[in-house]
Amino acid sequence: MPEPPYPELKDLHLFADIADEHFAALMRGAYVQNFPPQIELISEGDPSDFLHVVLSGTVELFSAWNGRETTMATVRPVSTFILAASVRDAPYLMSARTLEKSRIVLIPSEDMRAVFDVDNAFSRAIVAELAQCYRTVVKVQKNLKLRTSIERLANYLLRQSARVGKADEFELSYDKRRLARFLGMTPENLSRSFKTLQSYGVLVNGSRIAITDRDDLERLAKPSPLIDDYTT
Amino acid sequence: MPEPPYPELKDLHLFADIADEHFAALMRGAYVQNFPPQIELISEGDPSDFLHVVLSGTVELFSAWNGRETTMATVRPVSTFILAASVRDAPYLMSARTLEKSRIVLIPSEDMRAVFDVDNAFSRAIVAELAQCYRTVVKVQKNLKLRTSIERLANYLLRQSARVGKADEFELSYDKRRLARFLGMTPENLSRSFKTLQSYGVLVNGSRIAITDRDDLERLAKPSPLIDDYTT
DNA sequence: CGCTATGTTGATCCATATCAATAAGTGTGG
DNA sequence: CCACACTTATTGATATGGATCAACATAGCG
Repeated sequence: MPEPPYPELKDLHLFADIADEHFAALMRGAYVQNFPPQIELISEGDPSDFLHVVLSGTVELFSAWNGRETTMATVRPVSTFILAASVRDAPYLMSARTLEKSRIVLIPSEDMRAVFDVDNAFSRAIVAELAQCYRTVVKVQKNLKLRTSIERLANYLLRQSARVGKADEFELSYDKRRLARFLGMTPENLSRSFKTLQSYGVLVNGSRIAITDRDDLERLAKPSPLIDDYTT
Repeated sequence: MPEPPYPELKDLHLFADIADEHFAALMRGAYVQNFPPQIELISEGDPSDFLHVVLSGTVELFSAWNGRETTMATVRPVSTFILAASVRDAPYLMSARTLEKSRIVLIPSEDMRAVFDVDNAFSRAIVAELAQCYRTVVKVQKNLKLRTSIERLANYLLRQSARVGKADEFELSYDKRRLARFLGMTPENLSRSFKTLQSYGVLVNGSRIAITDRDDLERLAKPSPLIDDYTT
């Protein structure tokens, strides 16, 4: 296990200002692993032994209860997940599975907490990251409680469009089945919602989306920075 | 404005280990205020000028969009709210109003961030607090996406019972109208849900709840520590 | 005491889930 | 390269959870 320092990790603001020696200490216990698609990396309820960082690929965070399952979030490179469980040394609240072939760094939570105790730049970075995560979940919750499924879909499309530079045409970044669960609806309903949106300036062709009348779509979606802007 | 150090604040783990001088610095700019019920303390979208701490009373966090409104959380003494917005210097995502006569400490966010930069015990405490908040919202989201409204109510009753020492009889801690919105349903529906729960060992008399058959209620509610335990 | 809030109940409507059938890909092995 | 299985997407029919609307009851409260 000869471990290079994974230069990608330094791209994360989480590790940007950490002291070199502390970063090295973290890397000593860390290892990288390649996973095929559809591998369950962690299960909710398990002890949080590792902080995970996605270097490439996609990871889905999901939860189940009483036979039902729902998608909570999707993690794309380069970002961490289950940071909160790691810092609190508490069980994972969500399960994680790879959606595609993925490269994941595993950093022992214990090491992370040790460095967090001595490196103040690191602990401040964790604060920033956690505050960001928190605000994102709050936005997701507002989205769920205040909007109908069609409104959620309309806003999702506008957000995706914004992610690719306000382009009017783009590909859905994952399959409709998962998109449906993420938006809190069934796949069947997502299909129908797409149809409904045709009258509001949205063209769908497989996973290719074209926004033909942005004003119309926005009139329906009524996007709000306090719900749809995941950057602040 | 002669400011005593509000000894209650030291009860908060957030301020437990902070250096005395830094705590004093925070208190210099802070002030306490008494509010009558139904006062809107902050509005979503406003800049986060103050970190708020509830000393007594109750505060409701709520959000609105497109004419709809929903309760996001209820804050009881002694706890902070809108910490995430304060540390990120970002707009509030939720509005807050007093539900009863309340005593609130207001700490300038700027001061808070300044102390947070120099006091590592404080920044670590913020990490713990934010991680806790994050995990709570995730649980709320799982509750919303994975359960029907009756299941949410059943679990809410079990949680309330647990809060008062597993007692089989207790008072609802706020009015049914708000409880309904908090659980993501309408007041009318809450009424009917209570009726449904009568067949599962729940007696309702005004705001007084009696659990007459806990096993039966738990069979319906299927409580899970990964959703219903707000302490971990 | 009325007045106004809040809570309950009933009737109806609507959004969304479920069930079922079909279609369209997608990948595998012969 | 095609046949086959298998998954994913769509469409229709129906069921149901929950919302809405309306009427009424009840309870605080000045």
